Amino acid sequence: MAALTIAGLAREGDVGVETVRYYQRRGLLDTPDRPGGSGASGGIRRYGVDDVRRLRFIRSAQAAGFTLEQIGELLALDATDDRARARELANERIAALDTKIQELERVRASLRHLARECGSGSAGPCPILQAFDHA
Amino acid sequence: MAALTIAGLAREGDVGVETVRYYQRRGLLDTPDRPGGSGASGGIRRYGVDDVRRLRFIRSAQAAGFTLEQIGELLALDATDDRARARELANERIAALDTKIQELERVRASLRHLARECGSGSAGPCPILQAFDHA
DNA sequence: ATAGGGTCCGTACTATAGTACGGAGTCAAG
DNA sequence: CTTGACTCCGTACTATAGTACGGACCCTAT
Repeated sequence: MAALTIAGLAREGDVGVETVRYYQRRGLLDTPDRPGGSGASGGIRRYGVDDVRRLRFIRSAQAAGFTLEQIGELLALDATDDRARARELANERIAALDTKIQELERVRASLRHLARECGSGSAGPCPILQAFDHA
Repeated sequence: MAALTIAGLAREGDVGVETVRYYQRRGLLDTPDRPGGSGASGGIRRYGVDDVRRLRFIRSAQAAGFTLEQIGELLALDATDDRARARELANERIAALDTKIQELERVRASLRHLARECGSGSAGPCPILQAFDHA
């Protein structure tokens, strides 16, 4: 299997190297030991499929609207069997998503209306300020 | 008509006084003159329906995913007749909203799946890390 | 006429999520 | 056995959107 460097891991997760390091600092990704066994400052850290999975999870959860703090909790939860808390977090987020999706749809409808109003038709300013008035 | 104080305006827009002041600093809301005609530091600024409309517009546009900078552009545009630019901004945002809504729906489906998996059924940890794997 | 609540203003601080930098160390290829 | 790309690490800086603070001022009700 892979044994990626940090740049490889970053590539797999479609983030920058500095972002990986940031997630490590936040405790969201772990920081594997540097090889070199005994001495002071060893070689280069290597990452595997688990790290890629974790990183991709972080990105997806972020897209779902979880904050990095909540994602930390989710990751911690994954190691335990606190199903109740996991469900709770999921359901909270689902409710928030329901609301958010509806809001975005309303707003999209308003923008479509605005774009039509501002269409190649008549002259003068389009009623931008009124765009959301009945939304 | 109203003639609100800053606190009244803030209430109408469902934001804090400090947020109104912040929008003024950013140039999104204007700062009416203090009455008191001639002298140094006059009385208290008053706000009307136009200010309320503007403030509500800002909040709605924010919900639509516009940044305050873009909202500034929209407000400036409202005074001009650059329909093309207005439509352009609206269409950009509609496209972004299409994408975003789809993403949120995908992610919501994954969370629903997760919540079901973590349901009162079996024991042990729920597969949180795999929640978004096929999403 | 005075007490207290709201306003005005500048400045500073916060949260969230990164992004950049510089110097030292490491490693593979020529 | 050196060059050049990449890693490691701490620290500092950025962007976005607020939020808080403190002193001076204003206004209204008692």
